[in-house]
Amino acid sequence: MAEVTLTVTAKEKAVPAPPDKPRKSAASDDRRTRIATAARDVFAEKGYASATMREIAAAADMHVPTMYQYFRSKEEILELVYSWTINQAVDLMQDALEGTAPVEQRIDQIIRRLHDVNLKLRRGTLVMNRETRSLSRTARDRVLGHYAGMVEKLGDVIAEGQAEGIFREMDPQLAAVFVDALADVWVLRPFAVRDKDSEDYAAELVAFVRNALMGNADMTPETPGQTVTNRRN
Amino acid sequence: MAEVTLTVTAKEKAVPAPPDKPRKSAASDDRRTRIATAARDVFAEKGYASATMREIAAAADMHVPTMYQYFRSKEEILELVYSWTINQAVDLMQDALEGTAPVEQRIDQIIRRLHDVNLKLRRGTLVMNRETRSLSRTARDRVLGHYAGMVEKLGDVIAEGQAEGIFREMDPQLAAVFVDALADVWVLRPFAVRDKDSEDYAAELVAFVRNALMGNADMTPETPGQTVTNRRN
Amino acid sequence: MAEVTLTVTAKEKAVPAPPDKPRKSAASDDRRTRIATAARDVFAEKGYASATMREIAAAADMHVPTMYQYFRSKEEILELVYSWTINQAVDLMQDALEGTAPVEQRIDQIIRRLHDVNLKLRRGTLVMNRETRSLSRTARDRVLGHYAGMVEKLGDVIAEGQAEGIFREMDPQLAAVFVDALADVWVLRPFAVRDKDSEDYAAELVAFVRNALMGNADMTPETPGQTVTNRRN
Amino acid sequence: MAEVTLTVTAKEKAVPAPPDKPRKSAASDDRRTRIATAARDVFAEKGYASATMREIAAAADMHVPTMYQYFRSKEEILELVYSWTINQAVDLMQDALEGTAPVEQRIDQIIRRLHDVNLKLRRGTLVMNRETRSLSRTARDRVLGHYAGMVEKLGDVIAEGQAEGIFREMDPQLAAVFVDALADVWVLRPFAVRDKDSEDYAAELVAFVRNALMGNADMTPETPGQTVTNRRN
DNA sequence: TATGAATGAGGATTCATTCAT
DNA sequence: GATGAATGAATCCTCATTCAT
Repeated sequence: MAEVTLTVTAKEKAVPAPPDKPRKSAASDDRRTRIATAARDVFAEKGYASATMREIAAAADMHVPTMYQYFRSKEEILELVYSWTINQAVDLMQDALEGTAPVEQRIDQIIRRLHDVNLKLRRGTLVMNRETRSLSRTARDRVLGHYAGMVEKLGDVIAEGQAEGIFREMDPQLAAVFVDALADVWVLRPFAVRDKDSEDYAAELVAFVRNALMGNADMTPETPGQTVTNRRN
Repeated sequence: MAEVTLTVTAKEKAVPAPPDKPRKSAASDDRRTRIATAARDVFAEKGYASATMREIAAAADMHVPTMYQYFRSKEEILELVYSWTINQAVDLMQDALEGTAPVEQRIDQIIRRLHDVNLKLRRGTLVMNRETRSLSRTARDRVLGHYAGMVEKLGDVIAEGQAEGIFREMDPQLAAVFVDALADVWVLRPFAVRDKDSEDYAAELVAFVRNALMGNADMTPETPGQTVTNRRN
Repeated sequence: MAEVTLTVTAKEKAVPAPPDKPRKSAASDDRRTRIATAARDVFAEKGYASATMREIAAAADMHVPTMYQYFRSKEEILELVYSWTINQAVDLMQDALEGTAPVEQRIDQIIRRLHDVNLKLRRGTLVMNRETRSLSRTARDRVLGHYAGMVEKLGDVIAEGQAEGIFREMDPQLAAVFVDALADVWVLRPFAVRDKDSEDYAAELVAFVRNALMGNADMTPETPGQTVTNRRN
Repeated sequence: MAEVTLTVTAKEKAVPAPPDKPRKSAASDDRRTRIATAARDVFAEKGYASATMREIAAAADMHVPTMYQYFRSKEEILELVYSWTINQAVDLMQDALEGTAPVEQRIDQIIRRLHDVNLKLRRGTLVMNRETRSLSRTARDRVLGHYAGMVEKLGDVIAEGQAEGIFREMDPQLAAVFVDALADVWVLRPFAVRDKDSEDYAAELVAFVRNALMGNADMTPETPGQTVTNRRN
């Protein structure tokens, strides 16, 4: 597992220029990365709508008009932040998702990795969870599709576990979304975990999910007075 | 359980005037409620910062200056939406949290109730999850404390279950936050549940949590190098 | 002198209704007086343009719509404040201006009275000095004419003194304006007299004016090197 | 004396940028000067509170948002007008105040200079006399202190004259304020001097003050009951 | 390419004034 | 007559975006 927890150290990937604004130079990608980073931070701090171009420019140590050479609008920057964050997340998740270890181990690794990614991309995760509405319909579809794909892969792993009889029956894709949501708790409800150690948190998270997936609880519908028969799903 | 699921039908509570802007008339509370509803909807749709007073006024079928007779600023409306939503949620959760049924049943009721509340307060929940940053520090503390109290009560129920040996050991308050976060998935990740029936979702949610809490999965830490053998049938 | 200093004790005169809005009752004049007083205070505090009708109403312990029964607009209130203040000032100055004592004594009495009036009508004087611009052209002419008449009478007294050879030659009307301006210093430059006793101030004022009017200073044009000849005017 | 009256012809000093909004270019100071001039004129015409940013911008031949690159608020413009006007006044008064000529001559020069300055800074003087209330407490203290310093110097000259036995005894600082107030009559009571020639006015002013300061009028207090006999020939 | 300035639209908020009860 | 509410215009200020140097 060690290699799992540790691999989240890759250098931040550069942000490639969009196809219609052809990449001029390596420095260009560099600039885009600087802007994306700065924007992500400012968005996380003040929200997309309240962030001003001047603030972003200041955070990126650039001039506003200069920024406009790398994108066409503020919204495009938000898209940039989304796609860049998602790409990083997907990349970082990749080997954990595609491992060949037994499903039980893989699930643990995936969960831990999800947490690690959230640690690393904290502000990106924050922005992505909050600003979906600020994206245009088309950008939203385009950009979130990529993310959904990742969650889907997680669902596939769960389905695999179910096929092997390790996990109980339930909609595996919903289970995947649940897992993802739980991993985000660290970022989205910071007040609830403020006094927690990240490692402990990861362990609790893993245990919670593992039990939820394996299952063995008596699920008799609990209408009062009703006879409880041992229905297992 | 039936009576639990059904009770979430009380009329929306009126929004009382703040103490310093004394309630002038019964119509006054009415107006405040109209504003809170309208604002909640607009905030859910476009986000707090992007929502304009004109839009809120239009949604409330009022004139903008008229609205200013009922609060002092846009931010105060947001606070209103928060406190109003939270109060409703807490009220609706109350009997489920304070029931005397066996813990196992109570947990199920609570979860279903959480889902019901989220169905009913969908847009309020959305806004509350996204706009925490838009609240002033003091308003945030004041308003979220109330909510935290509710989650804490859930944690107490879980702790009770642990004491009874029904639930496995884990930080009960963290577990409560997890449960809350899972219930919010319906609202916060609508794309992931779009084609799901609300009832089915509730059932899946209950099962997921119940298993997670009861637990009996083999949690042998898979320390690197350790041979993983203990795979459950 | 005693009777001079003491007579400024008349009850505040009621403000009569304008001819076109016929006086309904004695209570009506009472209301107008209350409004004028309140408005004068608020105007003195925040300036005419920044004062709001609500503030004035609050100061008058009235409701805004009620106020509109006694005048037609905010500007009309300002006119009210002007005419009311001026009327009071003129009334209070009257006997001092029309006395039959020797000019030298009368001037002293007038100056002291000017100061007394300013003490009594402090806020009115303030407003009148600052808000001339806020009055409509016609109101300004109408209202300030009355005041100019008072200053003119003072000029006449000075002229009388000049005719008697007591005062030196100079434009007596300008002298009157000078005297008036000096009396206002107490109100208009409060920072400059803050640590002064009102009585001392009056004495300094009287001495200053008396010397200025009597005159005996060598007024030889003081071009350097020019021989100074004793020209007396 | 000639050189005194004539020197008030220096080009208007540029308005330097405040230290926290660093001066960007030479054009920048130019802009600030344009704004200060325009604002001073509009304020003189309609009063600070009634003047709108649009009007100021129009008078400065600028766009409103452009103006906001040079200051942060309307109030800051008012401060600008104050400090700029005061600085100009102080500069223009300086040599007259610090001359080495005999006190008697210097006083005349100072008075004439005060009048010249008021001619030149007419609108600034107007605004400064009327809008003290519109300044924030701190700005008021900061800005008016400078002005008070100037008046104080005038008081020192008067005190010097008293020490030399040329001027009669009185509070020299109060005398200075009186002189300042008299010089402002030209600006503050224009209706009273409308048909006067500026030169004649200056002459009258000088004579008035000189006599007031030199004095030798019999100041026997005319306590009631005392027989007034000592009438000057 | 760096940088100050321009532009025009729009946002929150506040008023004087008038209704309606 | 007292009182809360309505109205619509205006105000200050800020922005994203684009010029021009």
